[in-house]
Amino acid sequence: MTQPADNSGVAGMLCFSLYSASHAFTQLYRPLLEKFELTYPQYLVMVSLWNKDGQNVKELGSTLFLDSSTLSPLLKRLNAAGLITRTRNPQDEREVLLHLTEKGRALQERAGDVMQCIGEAAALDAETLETLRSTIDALRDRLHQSAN
Amino acid sequence: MTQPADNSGVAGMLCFSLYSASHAFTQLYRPLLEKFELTYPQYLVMVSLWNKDGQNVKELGSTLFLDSSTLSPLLKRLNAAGLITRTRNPQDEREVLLHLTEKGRALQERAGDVMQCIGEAAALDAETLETLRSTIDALRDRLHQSAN
DNA sequence: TGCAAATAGATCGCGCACAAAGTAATTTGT
DNA sequence: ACAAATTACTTTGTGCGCGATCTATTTGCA
Repeated sequence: MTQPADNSGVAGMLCFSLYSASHAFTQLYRPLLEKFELTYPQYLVMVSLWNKDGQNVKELGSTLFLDSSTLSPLLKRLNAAGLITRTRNPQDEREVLLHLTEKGRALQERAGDVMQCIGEAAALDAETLETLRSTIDALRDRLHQSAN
Repeated sequence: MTQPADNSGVAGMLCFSLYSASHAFTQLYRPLLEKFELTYPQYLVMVSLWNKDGQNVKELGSTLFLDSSTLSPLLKRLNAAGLITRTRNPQDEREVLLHLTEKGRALQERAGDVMQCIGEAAALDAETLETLRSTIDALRDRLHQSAN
């Protein structure tokens, strides 16, 4: 009974689970991010830049699985909020390089509390969470592959 | 090392995994649903109504974790497409009852292929998928609880 | 060298997603 | 009985998310 004879039913349930769980995370983050005046996608961009400053839009998009039509306006808003700068790469004027401002870097310290709250709400041991994460990532990559 | 001392880092990674995996599902569904002229959220609504016809908006929203301000325009579009009807409940004129039309019911047959494709793309045995689903659902409900 | 193809972003249009505020019907409290 | 509170849904405004299309820059290759 462990044969992958017909996954269609289970996969149908799973896609709904992911859909609603992802929204649940967004809804949990929203009030926490409110005092920083960040939306959840904006926060994910900041996390990515805290991890690696100076990325261009394409690079950022490939890690977040978002394309430039989503990121361009979002990045403009982060720029307007004074958290990042957007400058063309002199070596290749097609690229827009994204750099944290002082204010953007400073936000990282204050955002530690947010992570803390999420960790508590998840209320699972690190090992279970990590297993869950890697299973989901593997599934995501397989779906991404199928979609070409 | 299995103590939940500090989940914040892992939980941070996990929320991103869910975020991107959910999008990956959407992107996989999109081309499959195109020939039915349905978006992914519209499809989820149809699945819910195939499961239980005659729900009202609130009931539908609680199963999909969406509120009426998202559903109202979506349901109007499904109505305009001739897939559902929207009628006030005579017993309580506040409620809008959602019923499948003949065309809406007929769509269910043709949608079997979609589930099939998703099941194949997931490419995991049913048991693993089911475990994954139930873990995510439990997490989602805990997050939902935390958000009050 | 010259010019087509490829690449990086930006813009536009449409459909979610959700907070806030509005409308109408029903229930509750006195 | 009837005003206040509650409930179900709609409307409005803002910000994603993405396909399609556009502009500007760089690369390839004949």
